[in-house]
Amino acid sequence: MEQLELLNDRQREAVLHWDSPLLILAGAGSGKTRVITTKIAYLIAEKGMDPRSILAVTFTNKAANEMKTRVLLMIPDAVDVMIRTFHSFGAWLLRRNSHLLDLDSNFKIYDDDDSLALLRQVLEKSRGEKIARDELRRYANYISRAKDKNLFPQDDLRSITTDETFDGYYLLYQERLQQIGNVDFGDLIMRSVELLRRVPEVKRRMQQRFQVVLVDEYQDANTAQFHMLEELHSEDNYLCVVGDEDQSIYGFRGAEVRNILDFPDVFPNTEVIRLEENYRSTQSILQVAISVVQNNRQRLGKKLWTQKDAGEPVVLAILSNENEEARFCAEILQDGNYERTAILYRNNYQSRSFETLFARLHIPYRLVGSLRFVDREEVKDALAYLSLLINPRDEVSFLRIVNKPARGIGKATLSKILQVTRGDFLAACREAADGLSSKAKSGLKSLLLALEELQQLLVASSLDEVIRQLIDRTGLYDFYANKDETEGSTRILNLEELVNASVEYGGGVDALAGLLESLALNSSDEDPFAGDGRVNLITFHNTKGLEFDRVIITGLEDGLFPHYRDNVFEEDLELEEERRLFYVAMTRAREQLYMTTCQMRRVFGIVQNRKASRFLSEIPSEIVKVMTSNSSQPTSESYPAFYEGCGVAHPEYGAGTITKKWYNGQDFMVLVRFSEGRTAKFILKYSKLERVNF
DNA sequence: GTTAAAGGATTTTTT
DNA sequence: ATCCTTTAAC
Repeated sequence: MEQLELLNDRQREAVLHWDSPLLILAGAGSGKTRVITTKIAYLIAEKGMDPRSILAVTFTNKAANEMKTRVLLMIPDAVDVMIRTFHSFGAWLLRRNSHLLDLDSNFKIYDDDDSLALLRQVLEKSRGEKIARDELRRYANYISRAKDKNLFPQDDLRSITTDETFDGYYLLYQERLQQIGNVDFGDLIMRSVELLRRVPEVKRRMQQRFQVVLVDEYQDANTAQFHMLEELHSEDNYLCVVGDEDQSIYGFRGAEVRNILDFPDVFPNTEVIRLEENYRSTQSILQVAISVVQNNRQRLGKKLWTQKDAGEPVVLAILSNENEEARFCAEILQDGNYERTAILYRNNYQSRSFETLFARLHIPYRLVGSLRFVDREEVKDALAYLSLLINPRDEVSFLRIVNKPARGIGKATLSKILQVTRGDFLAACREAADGLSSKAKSGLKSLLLALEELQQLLVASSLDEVIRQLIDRTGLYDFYANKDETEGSTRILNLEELVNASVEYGGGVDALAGLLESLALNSSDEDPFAGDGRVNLITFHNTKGLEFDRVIITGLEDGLFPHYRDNVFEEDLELEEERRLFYVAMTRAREQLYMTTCQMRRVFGIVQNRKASRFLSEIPSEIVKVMTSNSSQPTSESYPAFYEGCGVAHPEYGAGTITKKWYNGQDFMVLVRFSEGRTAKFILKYSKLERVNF
């Protein structure tokens, strides 16, 4: 197979390895995806394996899709290889065995919002009082962590929390979920493990079908996922995991670095192969990245190296505030190489200063994975109606839409309905309708009528037609169309987008279940691989598995990154995870790496003094080029550009002229007379003034 | 039961 | 600074 020729010795060894379990420790940029895809191709082409007998598991849909594409390029036959995320594999397994766990085969996957809503219902009913959101979120988080650890309500939950009321709440939640017949994210893994353990026949079938199990990004596997692999593995099949302990960044959601560290102990006769040659980054970038990550203690240790040249030096820019940070990025982007560049930040909200400036300067940008399509209010509304068509017991969906748009069904009416319900909420509505006020009654009737019509349409027509009718018949269209103009029209557009997305699914209940699953599991809709001329704005976490020619890591300030609350790390482990996150961010860069830190930043609307990130002190000063506001080329021009008599514009006050400029010993000040007549004084550095020519 | 005003909380990171 | 929830008024 000619692809083998393209590999280095280590990589080829990993591809050819067979018989015992294999752990590939693959450093950043060491060609890990190439190794996995080539291995799959090799197994099919050279070893004559049936594509159906190969299972490859990843963590993100992005990774799964890329893997699939690359395998297909090598081997067209590979369409039958099962390449999925852990969660999507779990959904597949549970759906075809749903009867064994008393689930509806068209179960809906509750996202975090839905779970929270259900938990609220359950807890408020149990305690008979309103529950504060904080408390609710804490319990929801406990439930997620318990499921990450494969712990059921009956298990010993002391490793999750010492709060003894939690056990009961978890049990109530889980029972309610079971009654409804739906699952949440955690269940996709935990209940799959349950299925494999409880029904030996299913386990045997899976072990026989999947002769090869490959796992990517194994450092991010949680305990439940580990158990899932354990159940899928047998003496007769082949298990191979790939990962990098230095890139484990999902501890907060249950990832266990120990999984990868302990792999050789858990699976006897494991062979370990290290991939240490980096093909992505320049010498300079790699050097900086290594200088930081080597301060971690939780490592197996690798010696990453590259044949590449030193390349451009890594740049650290010390800037005054977040607006200047955005300007610094804009300067770099002046060469127009937008799509080759990524701007990285720790927290989603940090994207705002970039968005504001880029919109003004007409720099096209792509915001990766922030406001997700399925999280939009109007989309969730439509999906709730759809979910109810499949499952009238879906409490969360029912409560969401019963009075949205408003139909005169308020608290009083709702409690009457809830009193007579025995699970099926639509039946309960019919039952309760007679004893209601005429307003509530007619509102309820119109809702039921619309749902009945849609149910008939669902079996008779294509999905896009159902959704089109749904938006109209339920009143969602009018509801959003009557909102203020710009907001209403984007919401309508999103609803239309949902119609478009459904076209390829055909019709019927199964198709609908398929659409809902795909929307639940493929939540990030932006494709970062699409080279469409936009600069990428993206969180550190979201860059996993991606690479860019040019990377700007922003907000390198203590508290922001490493991120912490109350100025303290509870454990060193958290700090180490942050450090790994830095390492991941840096190793995304192929040719040029910039880092920025601000001396001041607006947080909660208040300007704060900031300290540089402690990680920066781990980098030897001779391997970075430091720029400051005053000496750096990109920003030095900003101030001379503002002189007495020149025209300026302010986002709130409009156009004006500088009437006076002076230096107060610390900052440049300007006095501006606006065309509206008012006069205002600004500290130039912090003002939102822009130069304009009249 | 709906809408408007005021007050309070918010900022990790995601399948 | 902005978003969300609670409260007050229609």
